[in-house]
Amino acid sequence: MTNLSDADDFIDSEDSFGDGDKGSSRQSAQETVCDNRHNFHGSTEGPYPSSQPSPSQAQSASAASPGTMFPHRTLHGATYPALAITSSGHYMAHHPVVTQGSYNSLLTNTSPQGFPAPGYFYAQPYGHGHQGGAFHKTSAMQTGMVFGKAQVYLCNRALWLTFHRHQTEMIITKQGRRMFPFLSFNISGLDPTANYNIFVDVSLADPNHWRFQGGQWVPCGKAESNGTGNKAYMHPDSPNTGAHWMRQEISFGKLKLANNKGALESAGQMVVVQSLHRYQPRLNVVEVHEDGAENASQPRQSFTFPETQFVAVTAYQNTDITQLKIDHNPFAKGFRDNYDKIYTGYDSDRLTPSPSDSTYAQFVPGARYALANSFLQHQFVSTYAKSCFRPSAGATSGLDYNVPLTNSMLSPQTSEEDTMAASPRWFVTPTNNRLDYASRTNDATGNTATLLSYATAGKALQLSATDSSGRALTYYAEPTDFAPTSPQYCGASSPALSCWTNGHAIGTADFDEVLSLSKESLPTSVSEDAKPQDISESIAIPSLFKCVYTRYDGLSVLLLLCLQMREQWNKLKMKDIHKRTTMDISNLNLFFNP
DNA sequence: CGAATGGCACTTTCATAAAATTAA
DNA sequence: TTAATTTTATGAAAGTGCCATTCG
Repeated sequence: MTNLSDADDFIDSEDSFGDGDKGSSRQSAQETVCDNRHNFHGSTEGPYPSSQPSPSQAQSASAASPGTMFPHRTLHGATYPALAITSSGHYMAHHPVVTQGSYNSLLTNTSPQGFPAPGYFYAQPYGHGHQGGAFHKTSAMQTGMVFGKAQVYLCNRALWLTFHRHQTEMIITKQGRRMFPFLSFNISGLDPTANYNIFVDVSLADPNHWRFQGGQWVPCGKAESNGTGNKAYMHPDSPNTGAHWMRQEISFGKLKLANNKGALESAGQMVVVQSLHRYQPRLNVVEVHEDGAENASQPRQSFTFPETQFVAVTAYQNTDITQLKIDHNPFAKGFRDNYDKIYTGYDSDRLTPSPSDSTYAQFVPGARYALANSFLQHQFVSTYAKSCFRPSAGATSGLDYNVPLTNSMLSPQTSEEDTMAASPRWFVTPTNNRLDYASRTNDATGNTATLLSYATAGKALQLSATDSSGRALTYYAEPTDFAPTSPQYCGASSPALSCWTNGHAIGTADFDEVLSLSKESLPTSVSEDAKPQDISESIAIPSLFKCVYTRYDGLSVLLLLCLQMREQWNKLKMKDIHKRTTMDISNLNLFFNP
């Protein structure tokens, strides 16, 4: 019988990946495991101060017994890994360390150079110090820009943690079954112009075969070490530029897990695993040449999030996991016994504040407008958004909006257990979520416009302004994905910003085109009565704006919003804009020429 | 006996066509 | 009125967990 301590020893093996090719001439790759740092800048204090028992400790004391596989027991006896919390409210894996291998070898798992086999991913101790991974020297350096090691954020970490508390299980079938939760990441720090392949591979997290017995997962013999079939899933967008990868969430929602019988014909879409074995997914970033060949001069970067570990099963073993799946997976909605209730209010008896939580984080492209409000308010508002929205002293209406941010997932000083306990507070009444902000700005020519306020209406950016003659103007802007009149187009492949006022559409802007513009190609101001063609001519890209109406001066707002968005593009990914439906326009100037 | 499988009812996703809206 | 565009409607395909049955 192997207990966790044994597993710890096993995983401590220096040969982290069982790679027999260590001495090869390949450039080193970089392996990252989330550490205890809780912010981007490398603070060493995690969310579990030493003076407080971590969730894992608490759970271990109360529930875990030798030989059990309770997820909060960490390897090395450390507290649960506190992942870096960044200003965007995500959790980040970083500081790569060396590993090796190639994607091709992963596909077949037969090459002696394939780096997951026969080792185990869980090689890096939690909270290990900064490894000072190789600083990438890319072509961008030649232009004076420097792109270091990538930083990866697990977008739906809260949901993963919820499952992880009960030891995540993933169903596997012959045809392949999607993961839920699925892996979804944001990445930064790539060279926007370089090409990358991004893929996930899965490897045994420990050397055990497991069995669910007496309400617990217990080791039951040794793992079958030599599973056949794919162990990696290449993201379908691969290869693509760093700009592409950094622009939006990288989701692996279509990754399927299959058992090793009959799944081979679907190679490429399936990851083959074995039932009752525990696995650890890992994200890999590989720079490639334009022809798709791996750039051997650049190190591979790998990122491991321990909370994404799962046990492969052919049928759910733990009823808690089953309930979580039903609560959070929209496809399982039919099995919810109190469907109406959970869609109209929070049910504190449930395991999670379903459904307006991470469920929809999992389905951002298809999130329905009707659910967008509550979904947006508590799940995706980040510290960035907070920094952008500074409620005035009297703007108490914004407090509800902020409470869940400061008391749950976004607080670096808050323990994971506190996060769970605070979940009910994620629910925010869709009405008092207005944040007011006053600002007076001046443009270069001395024209003055006053931003009376902007607010989130739960779905759209509301911009109220007066022009220099005191006329009140109110505009709304939102990503097309959340256009209320066309929910079925949620998840459109071509994101756009829609802008309207008084119920009238003003126009839309294609973000890809906005991004392709140079700052110099855009006018610094537009006339109040500018016509679309005026704008188009001035920016020389006629298709930039598809204006529905021409008689509204809101076109200028749209243009300026796009200008602002382009400026902030590297900070705010499109998905983030979707999630938050807010953005920092505090320095947005409105120019109306009377 | 425990694990694996396949059918079932229910749900979401996606593609397409039809209908509605708007500008010229 | 016409053409272009947007919105709405529809159905097929695919993704869920449940459960009875089969397999080893």
